[in-house]
Formats: sequence, C-alpha cells, structure tokens
Amino acid sequence: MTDMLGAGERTREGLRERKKARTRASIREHALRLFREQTYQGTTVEQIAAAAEVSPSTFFRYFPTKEDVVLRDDFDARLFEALERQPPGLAPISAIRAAVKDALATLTPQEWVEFRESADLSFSVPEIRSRALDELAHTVQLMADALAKRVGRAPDDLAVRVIAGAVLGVIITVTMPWTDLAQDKGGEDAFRRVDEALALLEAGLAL
Amino acid sequence: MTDMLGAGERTREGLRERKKARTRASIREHALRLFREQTYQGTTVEQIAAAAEVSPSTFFRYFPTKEDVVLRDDFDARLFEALERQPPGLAPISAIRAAVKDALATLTPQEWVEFRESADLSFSVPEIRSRALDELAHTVQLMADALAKRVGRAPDDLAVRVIAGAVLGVIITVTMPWTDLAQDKGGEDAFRRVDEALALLEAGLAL
DNA sequence: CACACTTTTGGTAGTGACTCTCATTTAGGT
DNA sequence: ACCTAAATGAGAGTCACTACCAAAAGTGTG
Repeated sequence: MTDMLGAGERTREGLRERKKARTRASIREHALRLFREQTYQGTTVEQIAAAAEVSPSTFFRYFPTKEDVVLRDDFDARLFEALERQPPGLAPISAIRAAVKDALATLTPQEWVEFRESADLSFSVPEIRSRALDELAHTVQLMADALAKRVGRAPDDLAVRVIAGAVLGVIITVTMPWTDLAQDKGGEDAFRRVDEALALLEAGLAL
Repeated sequence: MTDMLGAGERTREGLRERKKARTRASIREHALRLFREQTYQGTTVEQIAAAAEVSPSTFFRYFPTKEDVVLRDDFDARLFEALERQPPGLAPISAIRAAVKDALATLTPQEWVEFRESADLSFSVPEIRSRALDELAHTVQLMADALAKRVGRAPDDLAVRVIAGAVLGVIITVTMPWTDLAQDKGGEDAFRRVDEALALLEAGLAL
C-alpha cells in the first residue's frame, strides 16, 4: 500500500522532473523555430513532435493545444508579484507602471527573446491574438483584486474595476497592430508606448 | 457576353436573394436553439446543417466557422453610426455613452433577444469569448478614429487612443464574467453597469 | 416555352487538431 | 533485482474545415 506517501508529500525533484522540463523546453523551442521558418499555420503538430523527437500524443500531454505553445509563459505571475512589492503609498496607476517596469527587468536576455517572439506571434496570428487578449483580460482582473487590497476597498468596487479596466484597454489599444501606432510589431518601444499611455491615463486623460 | 450587366448594377433583389436570406436565418436560428438545448460544444455542425435542412457544405458557405454563427451581428456598425450622429460639442466619453444608449434603442425586441443570446454565449464559451474580445477591440479602434475626427486630432494621436482604450477596457472589465460584478450573465443591468463605469471614467477616475 | 448561362447546392475525399484507450517503457524507492 | 507509479507511444476515432466536381435551380433571351 502507498498509504504513507500521502499526497505527493515526498516528491523530491528528481531526474524525472528535470527530464520533463527539458522535454517541455525542447518542444517549445522547436515549435517556435518552425513557426519562424514556415509560419504558424504552415506547421503541423506532427512536425513539431517529430522535431522534438516525441510522439504527437506526448506533445498534447505537455501543451493542451497548439496555441498554448506560444501562450504559456509565466510573465503574468511575475507582473503580479511585482505589483505586490510596490510601496503601499503609490497611487494605483503609478504602482502598475512601476510593476510593469520591474517585471520586465527580471527577464533574462534569453527570456526576453522568447518573450518578444511569442508577442510577435500573438499579434500576427488571429487565433493566438484572441486568446492572448482573453488571458490578458483575465490577468488584469486579478490585478484589480490586488489593487483593491492596496487601497482597502471591496474587491468588486466599481471604481477599482474601472481603473484596472482602463489600464487593460490602454495596453490593448497601444499594443495591437490595428493602428499605425503599433506598426513596429512588438519592439522595445512597444513598452515605451505603454508607459507613455499609462502616464496619460494617470494624468486624468482630459483632452 | 454579360457586358451590359456591369458590376451588379442591375441586380434586382430576386427570388435568389430572398432564399439566401431565409437559409441564412434558418441556419442561425436552428444553431442557437441547438446550442441552448445541448450546449455549444455538444452541438456539431452536421447537426445544425441537418436541422436547417442543408448540407454541411452549405453551412460553411454561409458561415466561415461555427463561431461565426454566434458572432456575426451588425451591432458594431450601428454603434458606429450612432456615434457619428452625436452633437460635436459633446466630450468624447459623453458622446460614447450617448451612442451606446442610442444604438441599443434601435434594437427591435426580436433583435434584442438574439443579441442577449449571443452575448450569453460570448461570455460562457471560451473560444467565442476570445473572438468577441478581439472584435470588440477592433471596433473600439475604429471608434478611436471617429473620436479623433470629432476633436480634430490626428488619427493616431496618443491621447485619443488612450481614451478609446480606456473605454474598451472598462467595457470588457465590467462585462466579462470573471468577477462577481457580472454574475448575472448579460442581463439588462450589464448595460447599466457599463454606463455607470463610463460615468466614473468620465469623472476622471481619481480614487 | 425552350435555351444557354450563372449561381447555388450536395457529395466525396481529404487534412489536421485533438481525445481516448491500452500496452510498453522507464524512473524511484525497497 | 523487484515493485510501483508515472511517462510514453501507437492506434482508432471525432470533428471542424477545405477543395473539388457534378447535379440542380434561378435568370434573362429568342
């Protein structure tokens, strides 16, 4: 009987875990490379699996859908943590601006490359863009909760939601490639633009 | 030769057009009914086609994807027109609030039912929600153009984009079912909430 | 009404993402 | 070496969607 093991109480991080992490990374890297070489739509899961030397079945065990190879990253989590680290005195939008800056600073150059690469795909491939939008919206929702705690209001306080929502919308608007504004894809100055826009928002967005 | 016909110059609205419109409506109605009865995911295109008495091929001739049966509506267009009808003196966000109100007023009771039904699906079915979000974002982008013209600024003026973005985000935030705020699905007071939120935004969203 | 002409339709045969199931392998601990 | 649990691979199947072609139906003309 396996009674004593309880619920994963004892799982040390052994060879197994390391191997899984490697496989996962391998799949993602090969996928991104193939997407770069032959476009997203032009690449089949079968090809990715073959390149990463796993079976298609295994691919789907690591990523629930083809889209998730691009979308899954932990940036949201970092952003969230960075926000909680901001001094309580800071006004909501200032805190968010600072948190974005801090979170970006934690990226290694390697991560930065991957980040930009998936950002590019998130803009150019419609299916991915939609889902990225959905997840962004969800993240900002969580951010609203954190914001509410900061300023000591109820989590569903409308004013707090409105601020979070405004931030969300501004990010979307300034980032998405529908306007000439964002024509440079997701370069460095995408973030500068986001920051400028948030500054405007902070100033009270009078026209 | 069909020279004299020019480019649809002469196309009177004959039996053909009427039949197409009927088929299209039939497909959508049967689809929405089946979605209601057996959920969206639980309904196959084949079933919809059978119910509407057309072949699956024909289904895809009328709607590019299964999602589009839910998404295709012309509300965006009406909202857009309503915005252009607002008096030029009105401040941007006031104009948008008024436009939303006016556009909703143009819906017939029948349209209102369908509108709410697809809104519900847009909230509950992830794939549809993502796409709805994407289209909403796109619409607001167009709205920003209109806004820019209203206030006589360049179409890519950052301040204008920020305002449009803020409106977009607020609508998303207050509408989407991630928070208890929106727990009632897309009821009447979803629109009341949107209006309240926009009012807050208009007031300058200081906390 | 019969005649060409065009549009609309149905059917068939794919492709590709994803699911389920089951037998085989492989790591972890005894 | 031995047992257990997790990870993998392989096969069959579903479903959205595409490409293609042949049958049918609407439309204007003599």
